[in-house]
Amino acid sequence: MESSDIKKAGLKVTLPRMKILQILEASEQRHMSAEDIYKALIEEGEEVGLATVYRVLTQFATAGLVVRHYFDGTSAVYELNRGEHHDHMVCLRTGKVVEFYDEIIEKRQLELASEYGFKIHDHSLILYGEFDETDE
Amino acid sequence: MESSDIKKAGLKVTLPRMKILQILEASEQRHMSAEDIYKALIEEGEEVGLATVYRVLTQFATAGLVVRHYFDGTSAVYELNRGEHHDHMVCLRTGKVVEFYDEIIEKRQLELASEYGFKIHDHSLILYGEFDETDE
DNA sequence: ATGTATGCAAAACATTTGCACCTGG
DNA sequence: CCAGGTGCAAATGTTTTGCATACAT
Repeated sequence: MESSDIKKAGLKVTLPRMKILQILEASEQRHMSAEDIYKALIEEGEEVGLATVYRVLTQFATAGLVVRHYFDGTSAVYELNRGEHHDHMVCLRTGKVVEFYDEIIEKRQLELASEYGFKIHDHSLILYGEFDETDE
Repeated sequence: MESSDIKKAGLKVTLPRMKILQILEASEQRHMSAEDIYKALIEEGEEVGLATVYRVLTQFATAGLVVRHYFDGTSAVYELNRGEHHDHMVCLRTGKVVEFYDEIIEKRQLELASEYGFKIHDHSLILYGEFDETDE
């Protein structure tokens, strides 16, 4: 359990916060919107406000417990920060998201930043397209 | 003049559309939000509705005349499609945006997609950070 | 003429905030 | 006990839409 993580972030270990972490851990879709998480909470019979979900996710993101992504312009999605950075392929047909990591791209980004006199805090690489229709 | 481009996109050549293209050409900040463009139009004394700006930008994006980016979660920005694809470095301090292109990264993306059985339609690479404070 | 475009106001979303009440340490 | 957290409703900011009017071809 990582109520310890919540504490480490300087936040009180409350029910909504623990539940939200649990949902992010348990969900097979690793990338969820605030609304997705809210619905999951409601389905579990939890009495949490949507505003709380947003507040908690923002706090978690600031604390580094979760990572926020903007795959499309309409809403943010959140995933648990499992420590290993990665980028994403997003299927425009099914919405499926696959994570990948590439050393060459990572290194090249640093080289480019250095060339431009730029210090990278963070980056976002998203490939939009579609997976072979061998499955769904 | 590229009223021809508007026509090629199957759109009527109207004043708002031409004005919006002009602004995107003329502006020294190559990346503008719908609101930015709307304000620029008003300053020029044009009578254009904000809704029209949104509609036209969406049509232009669909037609490939402009490219839409989501640098932050709060609003989309648009830039003229000048034909050469590039990615972006965004300064978190000043908002400055610098474009770059790297053959190695581009190629590597294709290789990775191929490995994953993924066909790339489009991609977005954004580096967030800050430029050296030698200037502003 | 006539199908498209436009402007305006209203609607639709995603997200944030104010405030009175609740709760964890 | 009491600072911090929560729920609710209202506010905010961005983008979309319905509709009556205006315009390009």
